[in-house]
Amino acid sequence: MLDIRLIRDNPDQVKQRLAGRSGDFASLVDEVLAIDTQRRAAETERQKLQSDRNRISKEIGIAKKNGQDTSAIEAEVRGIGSRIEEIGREADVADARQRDLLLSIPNLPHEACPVGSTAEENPEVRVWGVKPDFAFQPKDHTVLGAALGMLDFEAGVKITGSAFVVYRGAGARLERALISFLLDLHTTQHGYEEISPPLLVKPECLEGTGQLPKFGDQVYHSPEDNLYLIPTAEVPVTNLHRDEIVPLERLPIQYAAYTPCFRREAGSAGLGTRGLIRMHQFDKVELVKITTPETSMTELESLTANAEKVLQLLGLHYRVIELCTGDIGFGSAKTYDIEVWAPGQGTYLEVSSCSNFGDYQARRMNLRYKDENGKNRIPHTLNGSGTALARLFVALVETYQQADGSILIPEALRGHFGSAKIG
RNA sequence: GGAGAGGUGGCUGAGUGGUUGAAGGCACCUGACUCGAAAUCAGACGUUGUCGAAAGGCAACCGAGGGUUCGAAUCCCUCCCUCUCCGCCA
Repeated sequence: MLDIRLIRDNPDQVKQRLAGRSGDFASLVDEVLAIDTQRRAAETERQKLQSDRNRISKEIGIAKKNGQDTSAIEAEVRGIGSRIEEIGREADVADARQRDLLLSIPNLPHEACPVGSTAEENPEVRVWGVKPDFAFQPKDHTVLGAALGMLDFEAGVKITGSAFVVYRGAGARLERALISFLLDLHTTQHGYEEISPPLLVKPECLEGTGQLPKFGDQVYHSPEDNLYLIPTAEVPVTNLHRDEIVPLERLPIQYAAYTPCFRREAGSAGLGTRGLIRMHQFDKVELVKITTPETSMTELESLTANAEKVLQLLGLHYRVIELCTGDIGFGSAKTYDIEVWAPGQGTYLEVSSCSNFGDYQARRMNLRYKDENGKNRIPHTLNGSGTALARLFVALVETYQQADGSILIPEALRGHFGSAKIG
């Protein structure tokens, strides 16, 4: 959430930077300003009355000790009490309303974020490798997966529903190999601590990272326990430090976590995504960083490089694009997407989205750190997929398919997979 | 799920309805002593909000939320969590 002081002091600048996003937030900013004025007036009055009451109550205590009659003065304080209750209710309502409004205003795009309105205006930052040549017509992963007994979409539908899949045999093994390959890479080469978090979280966690209150319809919810299935490991992992004051020496914090991710994808059903591209449940290794404000932008570069390393080691052609102001996520200040080439699809697939959230999430989850002067400050949070597994699976089998229908396992993965070939 | 005990500041640990944001201890910080360190002594040492140009003032916070009262860490109610024992279970 944005700092109310920033909005109060520079409302026009805030509006101008929000204007780059899709959607109109100027009126929300005005509403917050109005409620803030109202809230502070009520708060000031309440505090003054409370101060009066405290003072007089103390006098009563002293008078009673001296055996004096205090009934008149008590009646007076009773009057103050009811006014405190009245004005206090007003202040509390305004406070809650202000928080609601702040929670529904997205983050300001960073100055470095390219201006644009749609995904078409996302600039390409760099390209790695080239599209592989095939002496034959490359097949789609669903065809390959069925032929080699790796993917069973019918079984997924049977036991759960559409957009769920069963990996089996070499497919299940390949998925498992990829998970350990990614975790080993990030923990031993890139300095991340491995985390295996709960997959169910409290609503406060989703509010902290920004999924609630605005995107509640995208998350699976268990009402009996008021717990949510995580849409990404970002949620439990970033919230590890919710409500904490982290000592400066601990920064930067770097976590890598493998988890399944659960997404309702409400509103996108039947969008014509085939195979593994868009599922309600998919595996992902997520990278999370908590850094000082001064270093977050360079940390975003290294986090993105860590995710790219995965594709480089697997020999998969990819490109990196930068999201423009109209396309970045709700809480993000700056985002790179990494898109891997999938020959069977004939398109690039987003396998990673690396974002710097600035202090937006940290302020929501009341996460702070002590700076060198002992002052509490708000750190920056970052995260990126390193990488999403289902689409990586797609790119891998489609890129390494052979004329005879078999799939070559890239050198770097063979140790984890246990053989050089499927089929 | 049942029974009991308990949730107080970075940690530990007192707390009687009344000048308690909260004793004491530890840790950390500053200063004195010292060539330096240790020990010792002195001081400082929570968070958020609000008013203020600032200095600083004020308010709230003792697991969470309600209630009683002129006044609640302290009394009452509801909920959450932790620990011990029992039950169940991978």
